[in-house]
This record gives sequence, C-alpha cells and structure tokens, in this order.
Amino acid sequence: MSSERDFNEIITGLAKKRGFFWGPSPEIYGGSSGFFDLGPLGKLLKNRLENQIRASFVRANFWEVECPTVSPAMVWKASGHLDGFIDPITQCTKCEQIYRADNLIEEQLQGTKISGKSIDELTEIIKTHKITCPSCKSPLGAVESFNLMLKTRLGLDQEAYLRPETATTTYLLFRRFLTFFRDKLPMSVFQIGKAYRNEISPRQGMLRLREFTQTEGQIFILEEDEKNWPQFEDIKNDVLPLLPYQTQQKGDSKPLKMKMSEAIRKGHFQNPAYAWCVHLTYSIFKNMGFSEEKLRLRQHFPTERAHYAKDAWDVEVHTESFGWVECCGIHDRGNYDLTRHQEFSKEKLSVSVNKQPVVPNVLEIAFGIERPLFCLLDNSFQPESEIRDTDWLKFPPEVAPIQIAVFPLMGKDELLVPSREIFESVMEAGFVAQFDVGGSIGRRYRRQDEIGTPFCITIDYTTLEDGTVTIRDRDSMEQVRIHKDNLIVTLKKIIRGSTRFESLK
RNA sequence: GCGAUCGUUGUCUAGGGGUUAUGAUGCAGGCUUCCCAAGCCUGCGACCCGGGUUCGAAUCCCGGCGAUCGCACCA
Repeated sequence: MSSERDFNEIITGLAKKRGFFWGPSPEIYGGSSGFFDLGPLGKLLKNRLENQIRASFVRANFWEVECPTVSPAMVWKASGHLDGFIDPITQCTKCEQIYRADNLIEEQLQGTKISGKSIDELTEIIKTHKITCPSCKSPLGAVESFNLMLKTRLGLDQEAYLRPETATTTYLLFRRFLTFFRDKLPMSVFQIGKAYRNEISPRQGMLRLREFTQTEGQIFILEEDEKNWPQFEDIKNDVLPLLPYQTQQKGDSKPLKMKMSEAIRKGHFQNPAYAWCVHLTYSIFKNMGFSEEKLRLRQHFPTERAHYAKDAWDVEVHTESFGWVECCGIHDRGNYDLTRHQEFSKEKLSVSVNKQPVVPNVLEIAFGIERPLFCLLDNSFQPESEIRDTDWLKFPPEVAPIQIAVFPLMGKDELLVPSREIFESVMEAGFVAQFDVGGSIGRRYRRQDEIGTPFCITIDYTTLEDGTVTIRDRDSMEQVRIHKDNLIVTLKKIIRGSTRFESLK
C-alpha cells in the first residue's frame, strides 16, 4: 500500500495537518528533538486511550495514584538509576568521536568483566591495555558518565532528577499502601504520568521521546501468591500470540498461538501471577483498539533485561512505518526495588510472614502512551482508493477522537435549526461531536473520514416531514434512516460496539 | 555525537544571485446544490534561524536548530 510514499511521513503529515501532533516542540524556535505537542485531536485520542487503560486496570482491581515527577538524588541512588541508568562514554582526543567505553572494552578485550567497574577503573583499563579510537587509532580521553536522567535542583543546592520512570515513585509509597490495603497482599496500584529520559539522539518521532506519558501497573505480591493466583483460572484457556526467547533463538519471529495454561506448563512463564499480568497487558492493548494480528508478546533474552528484572516480556505492535514496535514491558522485578529502598531509607519495607520479615516482590506493567498512540494512527490509516479519493482513518469507534458529526444536508435555515437541536442533544448525551455546514455534503463526509469519525448524522428534508435522520457509517459509507427519538440510544450502542451498524439496516 | 542528504504557505511541492516566488490541495466568505472532495466569485497564506560574500542572497559560504538515512545509542 502506498509503496511509493514513505509511510511514516504520510502519518506524520496527516497528524500535522489534522492536529494530532506537531513538532518537534517548540516549533517556532526550531524545536528540540524528542519533544512533541499534541493537538486537539491527538489529545482527545490520548484521553481515550488513557480512559481505556484506566478502565482496564480498575476492572482488574488496581487503584490509581499520582506522584511527583521530581525526586531528590537519593531516590535514584537507591533505585539504581543514578549508577545503572548511565552510559560510560569516552571521546577520542583527536577526531572527537564518542564511544561507549564499556562496549569498546568488551569488543577489544574479549572476556574482560566490566560490569560493576567504576568510571576510574574503566579509564584505567583503557590506559593499561592501550585501547585506541577504532576509527583514527588516536588515544582516548578519560571515561565520563552520561546519565540518561534529566537533572534539576531543589531549593538552592539539593540535587534532584526528573523521574525516568513512574514505577520508582510508586514504590516509595509502599508503607502507605499497606495501611490503605489493611495489610493485605497482594496490593495492585497503577499510575499514569509523565516521565523523562535524556536520550542522546532521539529518532523516529513519537516513538522515542525525551518526555512521555508513562502508564505503570504494579502488584506487590508474596512469592506463594505468585504461584497461587486464583484469577489465572479465568484466563487459562485464552490463546495469546507468544514469542518465547527460545523460539527467537531458533531465528523464528512468528509467534506461537498458545493457551496460557500450556505456556505455564512449558515453563515460558515462571508463575501464574506473572502470566496473568502478561494477559492483562494484552487485553489492555486490545481495549485500546489494536487487532490481534497486529499484536505479539515477545520475551526478552536473559542478557537483554534491565538491571532490576527477573523476567521480561514486551508487547509489540506491528506498524507499516517501522515494523514491529516495542510498546510495553512486563517485568518481574522481584524484590529488588523495595529491598534497595529499605536499605537506603532505613524504613521498614517488609511484611510479616510466619513472624519473619519478608520483602514482597513486584510485578510491573509499564508503557508509554505515545507509542500506542502513534501505532494506532499507523494501524488505522487507510489509503485513498477508487471509492474514496482521500486517505482516511479507521479508528475503532470507542477510541475515535470525534465520535459523531452532525450536518444539515444544506446550509438553509429550515435545515440548520433542527440540525443544531440534534447536535445539542448529541453533545448533551456526552459524545464528542462536531457540527459542520461548510462545503458540499460529500466534502464534509471526507473531512470526517480523514480524522476517523465513525458516524455522521445528516438532517435532510425528509427529517422535516417524518422526524428521521440518517446515520452514515464511515467504513461502508452506507446510510440508515432512524427516528431522531431513537438516535442517542442507537449511537451509544454502535459506538460501544454492542450493536453493529449493519444490523440497523 | 559523527558522516551523507535535506529544510519554500496549514499540507504536499516547482524553482534556484535581480521573479508580482510555481502548482496542487486546504482554509474563510458568498452564490449554487435534495447525500459522498461538482462548479463559479472573492479572499488568506511560505523561502528554518544567525552571520558572511555581493551593488543585490530564498538561491553561494560558515555556524546553529531540525528532519531523513547510515554508524553509535535506546537502562
């Protein structure tokens, strides 16, 4: 489809033209890469995605919280981000090329253990082994650390950082959660909020941002509950597209359609609670409007995991622009975080099990919303065709930014007045709707197609005679006539998806 | 951050030392119109930023910012 045009550029062009997103921001000053503004439609779409996410978590018995985006350095020291979230870099003294010091050493001195080595030790290794610039063979400068966190200051001189993930800020509330949940584990909470990463060179537009909105669900859980997780019963027969690392090792990238129970039996998941989290995440992505054939779940290789993770699976979405895109991580973080914060804060972050203090484990679902937002635009894009000479967006009705458009067939007063009445009633019913009189009726349908509005209501001369209006379906471009008294209830059904448009005919 | 290519109305683009800066589409107002971008009229709108060369720069040169691709990076 549209092979002669670069797909990403089409999506970005459409996004700019129609007010989904603009950037890089701030545009009038030339922009900084990694930052985007959401336009009115982009914000509406994002709100819809957030609401789907929120509803999914709440249904799964998670409680929402919100924490500050700035925390003092100590927090990030404890979380491991201050030391672990860095790239040790070295610069060639002559050609000024910058390299990852650790990669360079591993590459040139095979078998050297560098994990846990300090900056000074790395400099020493480079010096004693005479490692030089790979491109010009000149000596390399001292190793410095490049931290991916954005630094700021509290008051006059307290060192602080913008959070690179929301999760850590959630963990800090552990003792408060114990009180709130009346000391009963497991406890499930989630947070939707901004996080910041100072990427060296962000690319791929909305997919790698320096500021993004992260959604994270956390379950604080004891080991025996991970093994004995009753909710797993509800989903054990569901089939998910799984890509375990062993499959990838064989060079296979086609997911296995596997029952959850079978995946547990074969050891792809370590326990039912973690498996249930993977399933929940998959269902969140389905609720955001992604179709099954565009989704897969990929397990990380043991060497690929973050510093805190015991096991990790990703949700990936297939896009026309970039192929498979990593959209969500599901991590078994063990009790790494709580143990570290207990150690650094000197606060007790354990519960009592058989009179012994036990630090619970954490299962985490984490994703940025901007990625699925872009992927949904990508997946929804339909190129122009013979029957419709414009590109259009096939958003699922429940997440479309504008749900309803209302038109008088023509801009005459006798049609305008009842049209406005209908429009008011649609707005009053809680829909996000648009009223449009400009241009021919066909042009107005196209405009709505282009922003993915699923249904258009048209008021014509028959309306004046018998009180019926037409509902026009975006996907089929077909219309049904319906009495205006039944309009709202019908719209609710077809937007929720409980009734199909075809059945109205 | 390095290298290559590039930056022209809201969007897509032509051009390339002296131009009223091209075209399409869009948008706004009007006329017309009984359902899928019809037509007509009127109007709106651009050379990324800074410096240099030059009588004159959107055009050439340098720098910045941004974009695409490759390298590196993406805990």
